[in-house]
Amino acid sequence: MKRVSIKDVAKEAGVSASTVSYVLNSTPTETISPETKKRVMEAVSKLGYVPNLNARSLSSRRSNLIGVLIPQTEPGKELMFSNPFYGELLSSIEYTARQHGYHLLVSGTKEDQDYLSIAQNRGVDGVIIVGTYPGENLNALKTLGVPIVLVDSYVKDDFFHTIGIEDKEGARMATRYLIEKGHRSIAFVSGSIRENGVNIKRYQGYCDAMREAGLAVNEQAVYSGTVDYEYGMDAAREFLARGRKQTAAFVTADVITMGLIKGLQQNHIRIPEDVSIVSFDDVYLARMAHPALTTIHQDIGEKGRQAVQLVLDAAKSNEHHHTECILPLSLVERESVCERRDDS
Amino acid sequence: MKRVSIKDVAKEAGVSASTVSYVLNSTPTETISPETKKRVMEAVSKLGYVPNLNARSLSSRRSNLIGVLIPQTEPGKELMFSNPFYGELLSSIEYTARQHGYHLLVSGTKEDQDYLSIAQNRGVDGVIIVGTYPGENLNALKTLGVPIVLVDSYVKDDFFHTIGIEDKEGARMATRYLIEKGHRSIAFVSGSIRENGVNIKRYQGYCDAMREAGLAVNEQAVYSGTVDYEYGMDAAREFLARGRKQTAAFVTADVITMGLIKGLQQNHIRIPEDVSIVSFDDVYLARMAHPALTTIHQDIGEKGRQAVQLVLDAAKSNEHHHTECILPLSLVERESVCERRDDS
DNA sequence: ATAAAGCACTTAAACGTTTCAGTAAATGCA
DNA sequence: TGCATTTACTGAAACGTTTAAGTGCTTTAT
Repeated sequence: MKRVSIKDVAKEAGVSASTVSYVLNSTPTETISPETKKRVMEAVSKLGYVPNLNARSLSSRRSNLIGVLIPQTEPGKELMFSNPFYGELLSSIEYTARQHGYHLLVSGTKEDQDYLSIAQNRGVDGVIIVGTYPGENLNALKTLGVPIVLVDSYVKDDFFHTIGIEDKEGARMATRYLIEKGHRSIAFVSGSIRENGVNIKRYQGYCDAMREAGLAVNEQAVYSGTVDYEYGMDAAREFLARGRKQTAAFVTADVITMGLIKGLQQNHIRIPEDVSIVSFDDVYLARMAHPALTTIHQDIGEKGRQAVQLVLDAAKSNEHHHTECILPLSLVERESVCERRDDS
Repeated sequence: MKRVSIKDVAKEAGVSASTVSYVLNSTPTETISPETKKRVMEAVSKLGYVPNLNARSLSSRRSNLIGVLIPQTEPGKELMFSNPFYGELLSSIEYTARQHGYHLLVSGTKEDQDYLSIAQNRGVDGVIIVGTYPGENLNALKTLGVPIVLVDSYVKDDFFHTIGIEDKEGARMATRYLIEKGHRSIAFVSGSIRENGVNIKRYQGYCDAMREAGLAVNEQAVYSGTVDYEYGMDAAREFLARGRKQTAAFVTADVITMGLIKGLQQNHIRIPEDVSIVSFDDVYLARMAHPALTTIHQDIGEKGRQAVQLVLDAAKSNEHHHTECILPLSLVERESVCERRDDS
């Protein structure tokens, strides 16, 4: 049951442990003869040797590990996989990392301990932080000495690399689309509008589009809560309570939209005939909705790929040049929007 | 930028490194005076010391790391987060592991390399494997010397711990419910029926219920494909192609059901009036569907919690007693089933 | 009074790698 | 031919911990 170590391989191949190491890592500065290389490789496969990555990390101070911090529903609670967006993103991150020979350490964002224990302790080579992150902790992260990529965050700090989308423009696009369909009174429904978060930008885009069309932004048309199905239901109730004033809504997340639609339908409000909706994200859910969601499409897979790429590039080149990556958006038309009818 | 190590703490507190280690790990066999303990703790917080977990793992041969293997859509492809079930399960596993001070190493199931690189290399303390796993590789896993928990797998091997649900009984319950509602011709729609997988059991449960009611199991009523939305749509097409023979269906996964419903509705088949459906899993999606799904509810959170508990318990006690945990199911009635009408 | 036991530590080896510095032999160049 | 360089390795320190085995000192038991 004893683990086979590099020394066992060395003995088997009749060379020193360092030679084995050089062969396995194909260190460019070191020259090894083809025959030795072959003997070592044979010994490796004969003994079924697999290097101990902990020892490697300890010695070489790189771990081939990327820390991924995912938002939680609440501090100390579960990860936010109730929003499929995060699952899809993680899937892409994992896939890309795996292709580069990296493993993923996954944890929640919202705990003081976590960034500490995950990044500092394990010696990750880089960190990908999804969504907003408590401000004070961000500064602590700087001392880690590893590259950090912020996904969907508007923190202005050249220390971090960022990857995001054109949130403001996307929201503007969505709202303008509704306006073009003849809607004049348009609700804005979003998750919590927090500092450096995407929803501020999306709200700005919404306001811009309204203003450009000469329409007033009514405070009563703005709904904000948590990013989940339940809040969508709540928003529907609130919509009723506030007197059902709008004929359309721009919602900043597909999950919320799902709840909103359900809540409205339960009250015999038809989508899109009575209320048209443009959503945001285009998670795979969007297609399943009834009606299927007209929504701002973002390439979640690409986001994950770029995030990994950014973190790995930064880990390689040790000079610190801040990079910023913004992915484009598009509107996909499905079934949740129709022309405003004159009698509404 | 130099990392502060245990030696720095030792120097600061005026003790040896081992004393610091004993204090930090509060090793039960070792006695440390309260004053020393205090001095050490002060030095730790003064210097901001955080132990290097790689070094710890190397020395103590435990890593506080759990490997989690999630199915992929295809070998070499992304993780199966298109089925929200896995996201919800991972969320629960991560949360529980975190509470126990463990981190998660997440990777895909379907690659030869992966179990190797993830488990063997990093020295994880245990592995949680979700879903079925290629048989040959399972045997390789045994040599790792760490506990392995199989989630939702019917591999008969006392080496592994298992956690699952009453798949057969759940399927029987679902089918019987449809029979009680007056349906005589009931389709069975599932993901791929593979060896040791859950779908075999669910198929058996379906057959049992039919037989008990004196109904024949018609081969033409059985649909099997992949576990995703797209297959649901395909199944709807196939249902039409086969002549629309059944008035009800038992579907073994909510995601498939979502696609099936969509596909049927596109062909103006009403749910539940024309076709009643009982689904399986009760992911949060189920509530969002239109109509909301009547489905076999399983406690995904509990499944994750138990999986972690099992793996940690096994890691602690080194005697190897195989444990098996089966969680109960229940049927939750929502909107996708109605009494069979006489004219159908 | 003396051996045994307990207390509060310290020493040093070990975990499995990487990598710098070194070495002996082979080759290149004048 | 002689010296410098290259080639192909090896030795040993280092990475930061844990932990078995020891070391004095103090207390308890006989």
